[in-house]
Amino acid sequence: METTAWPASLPADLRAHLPEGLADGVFPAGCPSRTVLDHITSKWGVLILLALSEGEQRWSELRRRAEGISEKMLAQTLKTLERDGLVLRKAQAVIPPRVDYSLTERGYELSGLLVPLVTWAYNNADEILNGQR
Amino acid sequence: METTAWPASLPADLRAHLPEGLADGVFPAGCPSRTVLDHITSKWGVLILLALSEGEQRWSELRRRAEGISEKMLAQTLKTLERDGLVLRKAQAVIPPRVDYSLTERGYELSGLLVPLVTWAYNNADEILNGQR
DNA sequence: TAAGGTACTCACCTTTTGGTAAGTTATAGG
DNA sequence: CCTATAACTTACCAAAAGGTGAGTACCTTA
Repeated sequence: METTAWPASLPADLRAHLPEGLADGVFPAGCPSRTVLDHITSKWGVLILLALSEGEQRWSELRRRAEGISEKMLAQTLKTLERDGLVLRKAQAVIPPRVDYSLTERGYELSGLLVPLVTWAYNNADEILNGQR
Repeated sequence: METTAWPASLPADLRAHLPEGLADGVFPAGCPSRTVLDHITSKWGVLILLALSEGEQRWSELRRRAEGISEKMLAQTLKTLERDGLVLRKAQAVIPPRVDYSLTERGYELSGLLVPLVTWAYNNADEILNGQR
């Protein structure tokens, strides 16, 4: 019996490799990385991170870009990402208020990995969804 | 005022780039890529895709690897991924049943993007979660 | 005086997600 | 004949995620 499921046409060394702790493709149930992964792969998390990958933006700008997000969810998502040290919040004490959001260095690092994923989803979405009877 | 939020130390050409349709970092609300993204970034989707990135596996093996998953969720997640053409299901008509799951070529492509993301989450999880007062 | 702009929070309710436990199938082994 | 096995499905319930609409603060402009 085969021990691998890779398409024969793909050389084995094209396989991306998991780190030691995930050697057999498992996250232990209580693993902190599951929490982090949940934050960044949350419904709106990806979208906000992506929007911010284009540069610093204000609250209202983010709202517009993440089309369909509610104010509640925007606030919640930004708070989580800020706590995680991925997003930087700069508030100015002016009236009306002005708050600028941007990616931290860590957030930038992450968005570099998210962009290819999202691009892939964007490019493959139609084929994936149409190929279903 | 600054038009970019990138750390000054990072040259602009290191920025990953979004495709045309996402030029301003937005998914239109009804965009099919949002659906696809929801599937693959679902709580268990990433984990299953990741487990399968190590090769063909049986139902019970997957259950063990995605620690904490319920049978219901495993079935549901696999069904979605199969419908999306990311996972291949090979059932043998024997008793007791034997079913092998593997990644399709498309699924393999995707897992190549997921692995760096998950590796990053794994490596940064402790720092992220500890840096919170 | 009144309305508008910005960045929120809050309370309430609905929808979605996920877990639990039981049932199913057909055969092989004791 | 009873039990175990693998890969499920189903019904029911709890929890979490998410939406809605209102409220708030303070100043500016009409």
